Amino acid sequence: MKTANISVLAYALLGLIHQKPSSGYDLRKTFTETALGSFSDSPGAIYPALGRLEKRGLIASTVEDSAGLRRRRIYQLTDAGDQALKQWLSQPVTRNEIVRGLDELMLRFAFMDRALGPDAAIVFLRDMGSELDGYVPELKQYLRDLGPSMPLSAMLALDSGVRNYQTLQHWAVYAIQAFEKSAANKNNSPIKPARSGGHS
Amino acid sequence: MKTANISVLAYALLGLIHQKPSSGYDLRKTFTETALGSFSDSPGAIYPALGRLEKRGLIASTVEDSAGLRRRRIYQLTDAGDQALKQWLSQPVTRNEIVRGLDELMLRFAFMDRALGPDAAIVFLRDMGSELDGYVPELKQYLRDLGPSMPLSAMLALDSGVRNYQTLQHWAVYAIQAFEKSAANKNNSPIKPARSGGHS
DNA sequence: CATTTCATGTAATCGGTTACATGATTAG
DNA sequence: CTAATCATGTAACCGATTACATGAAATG
Repeated sequence: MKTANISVLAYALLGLIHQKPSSGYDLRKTFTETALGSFSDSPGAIYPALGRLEKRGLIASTVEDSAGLRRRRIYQLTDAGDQALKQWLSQPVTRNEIVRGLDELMLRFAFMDRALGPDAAIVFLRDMGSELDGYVPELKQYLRDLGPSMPLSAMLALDSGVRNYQTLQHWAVYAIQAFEKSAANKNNSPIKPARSGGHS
Repeated sequence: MKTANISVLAYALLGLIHQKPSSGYDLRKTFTETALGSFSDSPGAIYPALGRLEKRGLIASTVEDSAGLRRRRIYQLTDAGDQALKQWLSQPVTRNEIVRGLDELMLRFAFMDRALGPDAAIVFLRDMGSELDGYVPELKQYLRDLGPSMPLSAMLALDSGVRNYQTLQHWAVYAIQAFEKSAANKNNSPIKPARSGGHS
């Protein structure tokens, strides 16, 4: 079972297709129009990536000729694709990922509750939080030690990084609360069914 | 005058070499050891990049055989390289750069005061600040409008982005103050020379 | 004398960028 | 009928990743 090289762009495509089967054009538009992590909206990136994913059996396409428009090739996840996406999302939060590749981390998080459910998202947030609890003090120490010997703008650039991580730390706490509140609201949901008991 | 394609990595190399003539090995170590914007420390990235920069005449190398160690190839900027670096650093702060490529923006800033002086850094910060003053409210509006219709974790991911930009906004203000304070300290420097008058 | 550290390189591969090509459909 | 939008692709180029190769000097 080779869990071979799948690029971040490819995972982003898998995640979006998981949320809703889409054409290449739809996906491009998503990248241009939404604030989604700054991916290239260029056809030269997306269509080949979709082709590769299909060749690997992670997505499957059907040509839609129903509407009057030009034929659209709609992709959806295969079982293997769903599995690959979930495996990617299930990876633990590592220090290394926090240091480089925060973007990828947030991308994973953005897809998380839909694909794995809110519990997984909370685990992710807790892991990230405790990783940050270790990392932020180290960064601050580093800044205190080496800052004075650096050019002022270099020191400030580093300071900006530290502030970002601190912000992220606070955000993680907030996000956990948001998930807990959302879970609480679901229990006595005012709109949903009168269908007697859920479970337990 | 072709201002051709120079990669971010290549600019990082130019910036570091500007601060201090260095060997490929030195530069690698800088990337691994410092918190510098998460560049690859792999020889397969750096040595070819240095080779290309030399071929383009932006850096020049001399082999140092003085010490007992293996020969080290030390690079330093040429006039053209210095010019290219300064041109890169002088680019105005655009909205587009803020949306994608914040890393590159901070990298530029980190090299700025050494290469262009504190005044340029302050201009940069002011530009970035006013760009953010326009962007952050837009992002907040976007979040308010579309947030409720998104999956919770997607909304939170977006919220994290907004918080980062806000943090950056505050940082820019702080950084300007830091530069002003530094300039003030230079006037009546308490440690520096007793060598009668500096200038003026 | 073996291992680690210093130090520079090369080759295969692969994905992203840029730019171009094409063609159908809808709106003015 | 022309322009804009929808929609999918291809080809050239280039740089980054990974892994391998080499070799000298310091360290134990």
